[in-house]
Amino acid sequence: MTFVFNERESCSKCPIRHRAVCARCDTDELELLDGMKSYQTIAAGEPIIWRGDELTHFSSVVAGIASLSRTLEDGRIQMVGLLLPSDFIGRPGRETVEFDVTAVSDVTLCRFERKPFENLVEDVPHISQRVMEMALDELNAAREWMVLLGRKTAREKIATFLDMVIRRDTTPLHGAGSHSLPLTREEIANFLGLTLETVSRQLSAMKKEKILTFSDRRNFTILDLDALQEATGDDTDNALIA
Amino acid sequence: MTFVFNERESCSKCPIRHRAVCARCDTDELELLDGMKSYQTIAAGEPIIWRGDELTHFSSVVAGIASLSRTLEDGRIQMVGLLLPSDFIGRPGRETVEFDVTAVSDVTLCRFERKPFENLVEDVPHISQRVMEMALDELNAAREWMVLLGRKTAREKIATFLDMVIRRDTTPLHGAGSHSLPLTREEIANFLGLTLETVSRQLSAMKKEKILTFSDRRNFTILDLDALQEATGDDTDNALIA
DNA sequence: TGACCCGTTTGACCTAGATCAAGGATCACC
DNA sequence: GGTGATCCTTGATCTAGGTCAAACGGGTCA
Repeated sequence: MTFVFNERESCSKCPIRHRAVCARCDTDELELLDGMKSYQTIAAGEPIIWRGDELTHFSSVVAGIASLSRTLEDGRIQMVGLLLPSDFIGRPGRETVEFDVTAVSDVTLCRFERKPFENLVEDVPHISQRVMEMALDELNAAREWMVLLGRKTAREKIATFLDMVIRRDTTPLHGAGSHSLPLTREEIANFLGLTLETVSRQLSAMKKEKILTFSDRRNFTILDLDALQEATGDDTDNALIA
Repeated sequence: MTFVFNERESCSKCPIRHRAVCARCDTDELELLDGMKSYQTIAAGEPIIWRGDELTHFSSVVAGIASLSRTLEDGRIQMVGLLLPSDFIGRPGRETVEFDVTAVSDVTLCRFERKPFENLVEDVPHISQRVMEMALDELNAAREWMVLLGRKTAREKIATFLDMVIRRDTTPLHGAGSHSLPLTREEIANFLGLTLETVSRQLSAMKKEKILTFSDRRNFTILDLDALQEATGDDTDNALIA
């Protein structure tokens, strides 16, 4: 892929062209977006926006991974979503942000200024239709996660998380069922509503049970996919986060 | 209010006209919906749709309360949302339902057949824009709830729940801070990711602390709103489920 | 009026996962 | 190739909330 994140690059060649907020747009509509966009890069670990900040731009994640999270008054953190390439940041119609957005890895955003983009939402049905679709998908994912947070055991949470990681992992270079965790143990804990110790212990237990192996902290291979899916606690038909 | 739920009644007089999926529609567009709608009533406790069922109709809750929930293989239940008047059921673009929908009280639905309504979503921007808005609002609410489920203590969960109930309770007859719980202890437990015993104990504790009193199982009055909000665990600015 | 049923409360006990604490491993940078 | 810094693992202990069990209204129905 030779796309460079430069305003002169055409949207039509963008890697997320067919999945992002612009997915339904035809050539003319795409040209409008093309003229509005700008790119921004954020280094791993850096904040992108804080809860309560004024939303100056809407953006799509083009590359990298970001997290959405909330911190309670005493410092407890709950992650409420992972933003992968093509995911959208910002709620048309609101001026501030409701959750902290942080770059988990180096992140590249494709940004649009708020007012002009809100005008597009009003004027270009393909945009509002796409935002609608994406919001409804996210809503389903959020509700699946509510079930996990409210009712699953630590082991079920970990199994569900790993199952989600391997379902989403489309990187084809990983041969033969090898995958890479996008998060540290602490981040996984904040995503699953656990402590990092519990995450570590559950992973060790699954290692001992030969459900998976780690080649290093981040990279693992599933040895027994059936056992993993059995351990998720989900009702037979496991239609998980798409 | 003398609106009777009969197909001959005009949408323009509907009690949820300005909040539901039709909120942005102008007179002409409303007429389209008017010709498509039908009403359905479900008795308290009855299922409305099960997870996996084919979605034959989209609907709006016109009166009553319904719940969205999921059951794990061994029977654990997690509620993932409450559907109040004007809330929408169904995901345009999908053929099956992802969660169980159950009538908590007697419920009246305003229904539209799937295909015709999906055509409207394509052709009438005011519809997709409104569904987008509603989905984004729900998404925020779901994420707030994820924080509660993942990180709050039993006491904080109960306080947050009560705070939500009194914020949403617009019934004006309840004079002087008196409110009514829409759910049984068990339903509250399934909503908060707790057991019914813990819900009962926490309510008793707050009663003992003079934060609230119950006139009967369902009806309570908040005596110390500051203490209640203090107990939610939320960061100062508590922008909760709208 | 009494028997029953449902939702609820309260008590006694137990356990999954948190907390506290002490090392290991791996990486980056000099 | 040594020295922090970061991330991770593992052990010992503690506790919030779950589980099990009994009993308490308050409603309904005969």
